[in-house]
Amino acid sequence: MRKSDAPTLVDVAQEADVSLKTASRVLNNSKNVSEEKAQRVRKAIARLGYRPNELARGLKAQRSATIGMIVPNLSDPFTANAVHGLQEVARANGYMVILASSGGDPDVERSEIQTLVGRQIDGLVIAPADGRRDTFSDIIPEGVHVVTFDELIRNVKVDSVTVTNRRSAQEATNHLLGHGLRKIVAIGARAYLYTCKERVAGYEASMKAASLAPRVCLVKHESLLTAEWLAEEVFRNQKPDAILTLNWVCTMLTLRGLRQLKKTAGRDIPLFSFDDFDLADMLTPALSVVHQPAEMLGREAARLLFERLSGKGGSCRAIVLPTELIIRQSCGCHRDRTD
Amino acid sequence: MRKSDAPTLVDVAQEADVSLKTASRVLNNSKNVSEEKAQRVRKAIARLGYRPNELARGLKAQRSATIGMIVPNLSDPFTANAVHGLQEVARANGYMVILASSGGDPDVERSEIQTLVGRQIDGLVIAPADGRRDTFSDIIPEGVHVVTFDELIRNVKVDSVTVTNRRSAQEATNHLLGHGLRKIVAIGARAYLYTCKERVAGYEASMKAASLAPRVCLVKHESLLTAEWLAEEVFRNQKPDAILTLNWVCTMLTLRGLRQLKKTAGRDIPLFSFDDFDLADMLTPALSVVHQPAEMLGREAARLLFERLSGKGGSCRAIVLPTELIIRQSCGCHRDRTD
DNA sequence: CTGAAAGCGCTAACAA
DNA sequence: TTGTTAGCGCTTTCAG
Repeated sequence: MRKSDAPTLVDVAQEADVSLKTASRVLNNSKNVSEEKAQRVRKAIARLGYRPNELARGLKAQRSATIGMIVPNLSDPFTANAVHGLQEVARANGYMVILASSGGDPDVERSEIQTLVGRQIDGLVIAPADGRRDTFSDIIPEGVHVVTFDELIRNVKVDSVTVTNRRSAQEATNHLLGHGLRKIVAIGARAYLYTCKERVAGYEASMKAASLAPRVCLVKHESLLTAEWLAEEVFRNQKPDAILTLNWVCTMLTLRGLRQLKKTAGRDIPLFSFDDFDLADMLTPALSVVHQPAEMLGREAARLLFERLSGKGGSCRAIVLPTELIIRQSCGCHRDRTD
Repeated sequence: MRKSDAPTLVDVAQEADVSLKTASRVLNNSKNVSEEKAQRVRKAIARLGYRPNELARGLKAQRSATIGMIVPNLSDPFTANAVHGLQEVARANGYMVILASSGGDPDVERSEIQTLVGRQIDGLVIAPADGRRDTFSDIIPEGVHVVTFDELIRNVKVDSVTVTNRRSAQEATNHLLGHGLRKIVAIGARAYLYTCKERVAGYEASMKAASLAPRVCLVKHESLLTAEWLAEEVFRNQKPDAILTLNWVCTMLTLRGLRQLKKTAGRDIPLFSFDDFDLADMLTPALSVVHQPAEMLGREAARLLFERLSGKGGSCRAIVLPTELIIRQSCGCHRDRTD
């Protein structure tokens, strides 16, 4: 079928009346080919509409010119943008990217990695589903470089790209504190995630520095973050002065939940949120957020990977990108300004 | 490097003390292998941590168990969700998906397709950058099945998955008309896109049915949709009563532009928008939108593709999925309800 | 039931 | 500068 119509390099060589190797040389623009034969080959290639079979090439060269990326959830705009950035750089380097989602499940993640490895990917960018321990290094062959993305894995030495989670959380909390807010509650999910832990740590540091008792309300899984949960866990006993949400999904759900409770985020209770998103500035009041450079994160991850792929050695590198506090109104400020 | 540590099927066969072919048989659970040898092979596989090389397998079998997807812009939530849906189905079928973005540029699109084809993809799902004419069939080998996604291509017979663009636009317009709004203007971009044309057609049909003059304001490219453009093109001469935005990006930009002009969408001027997105319901007033089943679109595209891949013939099919009018407040309604 | 041998399309030693 | 000859890791006739 495909076979029938796809010319191979042998066909090209025949058509150009040269040897297979000469054709191959032209294809890879190696030196040592007379211009005349090169011409003939190029013409033959054009005439036949020949396209090299990358599978065959990869089989021989032990590489696929493909990298894998595993993310927990592609629907999260943060992730989508990061993928976009990664892909751009990959394309510029002549690589393609195979995308896989783990849904935040380490088992799925593991199985996806195995599939990817079977596809002979040359590198892997992964946002680990669980950073508490190494759940996959054992199935990654030597020679396949790994970059972790957005998360770190305990006790594992691989290149990584993250943001200043702790400091951002601290700054956001400080900002809230600066408004005279005292009973600030942090809302997040999946306590075991690196990002969650770091952000909680930053929040707690800030609270403690102000001699205040931190209050951290975490759900095991995002699906548990409902209006009922908010009413029960956050509002029941001690009414908070302000809320800090620790990631995009939690922000969404908190916003929705609050509305069900007839409260408006930012008006009835000040709110600062992790992760910026389109139209966060169009809400009323406009949401104050920690903006993460998602696309840049993706690009940096790719950059690290391609440096390794091009043979660069050295100890592993941890890139930490700065976030940006975008102060709008939901924190209690009344004019737009950017810190 | 990788080579050194990766056991091959030959190693497995040796370890199990059977022939290569027997090992291969076990790997593909073919019949005709004595249970005893099968056991030996399976043990050897486990012991060695053997993983089949899909590249080699694909080379032989003329397939890669990989499909390609080309989208204009991954950052669009509609697209991200569709990719997610596609990927899920692909995974369930043992396929992986290579993602590429065209940025809406047919040349980039073409070059990405060529790369994908070189990678021996078994199928391609594509949201064409330009549906006015066929810009790529010539480079797709027979045997690689194509499904177009969100768009149709003039005069090309391939499977497709789209939504009821025309009818949705018509219904949205009718709804606005039902509020007594008369001077409704449609705002969109890239007149040549199938989705744009269809939506415009639906809008116009609705206006004409009401004996009203349609007014369509289109920008060549989204980047041109600024507050200045709105002031000049939409508001200068004839003040519209209401706005219908024709896709997600245009909705974003119109919302922002309006604010710059000190107008609030839905309050100062009723607005109905194409494409739902997270928090559209949290805006004030909440946005009335045409909701597209993005993830389902992705899933259906995958389904069509896999039907073809599993040998199903027949003439090409055009799946058209219904959208849902989600009536919130920006259209002029004052209570949430869903049509 | 099993195995030897011939490739899939390409690249790379090694000669000529 | 060229071409011949082996494979990469796997599947698959086709004999045993």
